[in-house]
Amino acid sequence: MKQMIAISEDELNDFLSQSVSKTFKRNETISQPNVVPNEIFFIIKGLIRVMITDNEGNEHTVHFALENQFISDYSNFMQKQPSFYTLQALEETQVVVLPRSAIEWGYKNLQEGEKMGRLIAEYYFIYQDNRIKNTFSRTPKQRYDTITDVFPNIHNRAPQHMIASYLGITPVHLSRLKKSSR
Amino acid sequence: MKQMIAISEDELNDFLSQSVSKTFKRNETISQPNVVPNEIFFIIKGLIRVMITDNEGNEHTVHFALENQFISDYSNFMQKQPSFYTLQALEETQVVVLPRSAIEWGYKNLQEGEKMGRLIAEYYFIYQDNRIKNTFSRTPKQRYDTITDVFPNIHNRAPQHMIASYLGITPVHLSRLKKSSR
DNA sequence: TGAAAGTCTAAACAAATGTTATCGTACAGT
DNA sequence: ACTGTACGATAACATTTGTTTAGACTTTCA
Repeated sequence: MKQMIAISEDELNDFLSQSVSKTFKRNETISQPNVVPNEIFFIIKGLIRVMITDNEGNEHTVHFALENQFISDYSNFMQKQPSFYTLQALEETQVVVLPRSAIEWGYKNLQEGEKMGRLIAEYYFIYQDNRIKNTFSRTPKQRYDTITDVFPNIHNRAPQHMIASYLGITPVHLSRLKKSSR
Repeated sequence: MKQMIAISEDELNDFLSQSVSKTFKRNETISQPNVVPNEIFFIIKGLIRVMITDNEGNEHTVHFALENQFISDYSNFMQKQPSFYTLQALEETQVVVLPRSAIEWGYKNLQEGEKMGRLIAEYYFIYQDNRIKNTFSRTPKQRYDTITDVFPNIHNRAPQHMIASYLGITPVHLSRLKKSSR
């Protein structure tokens, strides 16, 4: 937060006193679909994946979130609509839980609260924009080759079938791509 | 703006006095790649497409923007980086041009300027999030069938090959999909 | 108003990607 | 340490999607 906005120690303490720390076990579900998300998480340590389950029951990995990142179904958090996403810890993961009440308190009461909200939304917009640029102007192979730019060390932390899902291809096909580039 | 934030007539006038109206002809280029975008456009009338040209020279349509919408390479506008995108008017299009100076003036001087910035960023984030949800959990056919939810009447306003490009498929394949659903 | 350019469909073929099944290995939980 | 489960590679085959080309039709604009 100090990197984003000018904030006094008092403000920071008031804000953080409304949050709570929480630890999830490996493979534990953090947030369920069909429920209005009322929290934003900040990852202290660990790895979270965001996925969507389609009508046929297939899981699609939409995002990985690493240390020092905010994560939530931000879209439906803002819209106060039931989530489509599942958030799942891929490792033992420690987070700071920011409830909606704290966020809204921040917008109102922090000197630069609205600015922080704007910067966070802008940050995620840029991420999403890059995602779309990549998806539509590059091949799966090219996307695979640069995934560590966005998620360093992901190959050692997430199973390959989830990476394939993130890239929008099947695990079998990813295995082929890897082979052909050797 | 009045729909987003509380703003007085004086504030609104001060803000809008820093903008200018402009009209582009059909097929005219509005914004070039490799240039830092320093404007946000608000569409009064017309239709704009946003596209990216890849290394092989292929054009990929990433977005259509309709009346009453803001449009720009918002990502690179914020980052003050040279754009990857081309903005092109598909019809004779009238816009309000908001230069960077006006936007930044708004953040600083409008009572709820930062809030407006947050809401705009959030709005686009939600749009992008839906785009990603759609892309990764639905087939091209399913995406085609619902494109008018996002871009009403687009079939009468944009050529089919641009719609195909937006969907991430070739025009030939789109033609096939249409045939098979008859 | 006529030529040129753009647009959509269609067919045949090619390439990319998905599906299913099998196997060996690694790993997690008891 | 044992055992069931998850994981990744691979092969054979199926399906989807892309490529190229051609033709008919429409739109643009000089």
